[in-house]
Amino acid sequence: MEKLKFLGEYFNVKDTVLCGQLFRYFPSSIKAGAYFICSGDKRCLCYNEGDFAVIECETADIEYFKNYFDLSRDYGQIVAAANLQGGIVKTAANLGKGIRILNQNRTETFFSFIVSQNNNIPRIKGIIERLCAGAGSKRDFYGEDYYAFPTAEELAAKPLEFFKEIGLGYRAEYIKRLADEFNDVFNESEFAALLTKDLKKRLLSVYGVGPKVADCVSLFGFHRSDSFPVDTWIEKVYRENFDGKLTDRTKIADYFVETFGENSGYFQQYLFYFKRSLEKEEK
DNA sequence: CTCCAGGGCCAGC
DNA sequence: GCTGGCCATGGA
Repeated sequence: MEKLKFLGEYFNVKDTVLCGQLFRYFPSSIKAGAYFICSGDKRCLCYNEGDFAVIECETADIEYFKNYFDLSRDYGQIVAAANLQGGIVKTAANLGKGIRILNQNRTETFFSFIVSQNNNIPRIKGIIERLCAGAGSKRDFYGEDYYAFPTAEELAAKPLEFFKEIGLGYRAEYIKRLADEFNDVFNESEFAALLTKDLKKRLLSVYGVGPKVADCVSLFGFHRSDSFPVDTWIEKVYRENFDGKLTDRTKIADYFVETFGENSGYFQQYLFYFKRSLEKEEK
């Protein structure tokens, strides 16, 4: 087990885990405030301790998780830019300044955000857990079992019935078809070389992928920070805090990217997390 | 009972 | 190119 320590001012584990960008996280039953995180077939344990954020993982995965947590980026600069914006962007950024936009496994991100459409986070989490347990391979993390996110081949081997049984509903067809056609519609290294605009176009051509899912894959899988996913929460932010008259979500997304540029993805996540935590507190 | 969730597809304009 | 109806599921 390796322990990596980083300054925690711009690395809050809880906020990074709970802000809605990933679905395979598990609170540790032993260490309060600590989370196991799975990404692809890898796993780590992370928590804040004093002024630091700590990541525990296998030696072979150190570089993977350094990149996963986006550790080479200066989030102080991003938060400073958010402060200049003022208003709700400033407020949200100061609440969520410890959020890191993760560099997630791209295959997992692609499948996961198709699952996410017209769905809520607790249920998405459950579906993805059943997807991994039913189709992924069993792994070991320091004596504790977990399941890797299934490969496209493992998913393609499953019948449509399997996807319905784990609760996917009408999204079962989307997942099944993506699994079957995966190598024809998703070329990771080719996609990584595309401009964001062209990347989105390619993602949009996949059955079951619309503008919002394409933006999420582009942001969370390819770290395209000039992406601004617009879901029901962000639409609410736009209506209530930006006095917006647009109704088309694609146009709302374009508006924010024009306004925030390369900071769009970070600001979006601050706003999403802020709006959603507010709503939950009121209940 | 209805409404909602990190929406997208399809038919009909 | 835009709009409305429809799509499973489960929690509030």
